[in-house]
Amino acid sequence: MNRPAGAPVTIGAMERSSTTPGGSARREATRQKLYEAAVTLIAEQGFSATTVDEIAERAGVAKGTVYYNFASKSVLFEELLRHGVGLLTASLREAAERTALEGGSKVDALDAMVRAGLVFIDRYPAFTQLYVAELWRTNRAWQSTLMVVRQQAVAVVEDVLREGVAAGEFSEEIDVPLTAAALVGMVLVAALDWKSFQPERSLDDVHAALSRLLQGRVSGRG
Amino acid sequence: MNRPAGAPVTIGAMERSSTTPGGSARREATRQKLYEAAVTLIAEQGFSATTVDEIAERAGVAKGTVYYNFASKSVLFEELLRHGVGLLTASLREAAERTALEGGSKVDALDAMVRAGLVFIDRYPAFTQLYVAELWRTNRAWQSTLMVVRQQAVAVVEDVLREGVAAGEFSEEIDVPLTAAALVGMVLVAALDWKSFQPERSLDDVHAALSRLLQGRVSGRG
DNA sequence: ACTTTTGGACTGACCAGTCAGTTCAAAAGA
DNA sequence: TCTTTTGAACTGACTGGTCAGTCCAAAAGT
Repeated sequence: MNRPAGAPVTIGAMERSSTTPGGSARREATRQKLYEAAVTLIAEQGFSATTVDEIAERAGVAKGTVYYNFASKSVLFEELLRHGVGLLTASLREAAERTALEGGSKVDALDAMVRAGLVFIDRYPAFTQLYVAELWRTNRAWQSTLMVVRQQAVAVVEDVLREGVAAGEFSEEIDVPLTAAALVGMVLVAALDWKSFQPERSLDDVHAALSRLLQGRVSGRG
Repeated sequence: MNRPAGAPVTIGAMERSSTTPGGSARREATRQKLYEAAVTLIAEQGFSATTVDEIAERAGVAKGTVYYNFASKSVLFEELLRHGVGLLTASLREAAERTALEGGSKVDALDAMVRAGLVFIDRYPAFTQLYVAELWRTNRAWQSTLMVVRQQAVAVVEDVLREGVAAGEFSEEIDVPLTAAALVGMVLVAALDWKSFQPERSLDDVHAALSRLLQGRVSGRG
């Protein structure tokens, strides 16, 4: 059975993955189903504990199809990573640019990126979880893929920080890479906790709390 | 070494680590070796990808010994988690109390806890990595252990925040649980990035950068 | 016509957990 | 003092099961 027309696809929507130049529409749809199945299972159980048979079954596809579309289990996973982080960076960059066009400050840009990050995690919690679980591992096959992909995402934040320093909006003494990592961590962990332990809260609510922290409006009475 | 003659196997559970009521010194040493071997391997490869044979080999012990000391691979892992987080929470609490005794403000207490967190991660990077990788997973055997252990750690931060609000030092509008999670995330991710990508930097250096962020000294020149 | 998917049997490696047997230092006995 | 016994701790070969990856002829889709 095919997916109903127009039904949204999990990590999908990004056309023409760089890894697959000449895929037919049908093939692309199968890949999407496999991504969708794999992302949840791996987020729940981890890569090694997830079997190819499970992925195929959840995707409603034969095992042979998995190997027709991906060279191996690891390759499937790597392409999933690239795909997901591509979406995230695009979204972050877009948020920063939009703020710039509207004449906002760099703090506004950071705030917009915090929100973009929350929106992403809200939409793809399983992907985020899986990404965090793998990011700092060593000795794994997809190590280099992860490094590249991490740098892409963090670089967007670093760029905004550097621009803020250049424009005199941020102190020249801030440590750009480390501050960027800390900001990403702040959003990542707060959002994962939100999704895991207080999923009923609204995005606006969470965003407001993080904004306050970001803008140093923590000290002093209300 | 066998138990000394007549040494009482006290029923009162105040003695020894909670996980090992009546461990001999030899046994305790073996367990320690197994923890050390397991923590690195699992941090590098993940739980499922790490075999019991590997753990035994790295610990310099026969496979049977693993099962003599722990009921299963999962149980070994759970006790490892409890052990590690116990160390962390003790350290965080100690930092907060020390600051309080010295008459520091609540921001000082947070700052001291940030440093304690960094010291911990500096000393046990593998444990931290493994912890982060497992924390938000669902459907796993040690799920409940993780929840308990997470709450212990975050609660220390939450307590300081609440005290700060009560004392009028922090705004009454801050969202305590979420802000605590965000602060933990800030330190966690910054520290893991430090260890993974710039391990040559000093702890003081990293701490200074995070302090600046914590105290909102990011905006403005110099 | 050509591409993609199916289904499911098969292989070979790998691995968690078991268990009969070994080790050895301290306790008991002589 | 010397010998024997005890049993906790440890060993490692073995078992039963699992899983990634292969193969391929037939069917379905475009």
